[in-house]
Amino acid sequence: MLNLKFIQDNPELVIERLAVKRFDARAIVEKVIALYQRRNEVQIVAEAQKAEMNQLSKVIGQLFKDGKASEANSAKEKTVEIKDQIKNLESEFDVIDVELAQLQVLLPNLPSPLVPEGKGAEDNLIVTTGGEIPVLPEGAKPHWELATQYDLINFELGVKITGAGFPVYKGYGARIQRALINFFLDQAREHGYLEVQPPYLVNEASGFGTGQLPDKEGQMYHDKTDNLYLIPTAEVPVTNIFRDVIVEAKDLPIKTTAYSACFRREAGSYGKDVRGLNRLHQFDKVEIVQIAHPDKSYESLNDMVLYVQTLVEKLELPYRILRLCGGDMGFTSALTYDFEVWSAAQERWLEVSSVSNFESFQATRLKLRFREEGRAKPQVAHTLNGSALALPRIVAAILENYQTPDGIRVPKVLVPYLGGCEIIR
RNA sequence: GGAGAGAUGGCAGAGUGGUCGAUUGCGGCGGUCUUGAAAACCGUUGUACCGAGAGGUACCGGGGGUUCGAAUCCCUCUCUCUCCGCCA
Repeated sequence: MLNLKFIQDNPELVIERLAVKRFDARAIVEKVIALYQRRNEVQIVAEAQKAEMNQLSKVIGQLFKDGKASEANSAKEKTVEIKDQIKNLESEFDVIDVELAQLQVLLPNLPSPLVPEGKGAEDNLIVTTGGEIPVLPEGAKPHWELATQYDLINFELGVKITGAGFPVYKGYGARIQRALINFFLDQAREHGYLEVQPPYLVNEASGFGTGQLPDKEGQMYHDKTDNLYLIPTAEVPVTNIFRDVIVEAKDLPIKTTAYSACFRREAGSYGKDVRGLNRLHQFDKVEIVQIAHPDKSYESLNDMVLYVQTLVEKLELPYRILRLCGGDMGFTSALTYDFEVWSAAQERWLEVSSVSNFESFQATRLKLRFREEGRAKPQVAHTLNGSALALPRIVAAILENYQTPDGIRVPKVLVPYLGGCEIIR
């Protein structure tokens, strides 16, 4: 979330930048400034009253000690009025404070100056393309048909056990999941990321910290009995490792990776986009997270994009990297690069990774700070994360792009992870 | 699920109504000593907000109450730990 003081000091900048995200912030910003000012006035008066009250209490205490009970009692009478005033001021302060907090979470993060103008996906900027689009054999099939033909994934079984969007992977279908997870984790570790295994359910504070709550409430599965949320991405538990933490500047950037299953309700998305592996309620993903110094966070972003690029290249999948336009960006992001791979039989691009710099937006919510050498005051850090990578669409692209009349070829880098298997028949 | 204990500064752990933002130890930082290090000794060491500054305010798990005054007393919620039961 945006810092209140920052909003107060830069109202026009906030409004102007959020317009790029197609968000009209004027009304909220004006309200925030008015409330913030009023809260400040109330605070000044209330604290002066409290100071007087504290002073009086000390005097009364001393009078009692000195045995001057009657003087003490008359002094007590004076406190009644002050107490009453403090109470009123405090309740006004609290009301304003709650209102401010509610308004504050309505404002999305400011997009970086690099973000292109635009309404939706069609306005995203293609910054890189790579790999070669394969020429498929006669009668090439989409991945959901291949998955059935080779008995790799059973969608109907998932429907029976749970519901749509919960596929059952079988045989090499299951093994390729495990192979990809291990491959991605090994790669991340080699690139300096510390591997962690986080919980898959998180509490409310964690959901708030990374920005899922309160706004994206309906996108997460919620266990009401214990008030826990199934994670939509490992970003949530991993980033929340650093909630309420002050780190040393010399330790930055902190690089963490985790594999997790991800759970998304995907309320309201239906149609051809959800076919097969294209959109699931449960899927696997390896996530990378960085905590960075504000001066270096765009270096980190660059580093992460280059890293993810090596993954799709090693898998030899045709890909492109998009810089998302204002209208297509997420609520919490300042700059986002999406990775898409070409799904040759569907003849469409599939998003397999989203790499973002959140700058101080999450860190402000998380109270994640760092301290420079010496006695410097703690400053808010920057957070970044990215998929590296999400599995289902990678699997879809592999099945489709690597299909041959004799079976599905296995990408070279995965062969050792599949016990030497080079082709799935 | 049953019973009990507890939640205090980076950590450990005192404090049971007043000068307590909080004793002390460890750790961290700075210094003395040393060729260097260790040891010893000395000093220092929470966060946020308000204020031009002096300084002020708040925070001892969260919320509420009693009181002139609460880390300390009362109520309530949450969480953690231990034992028993069940179970992977």
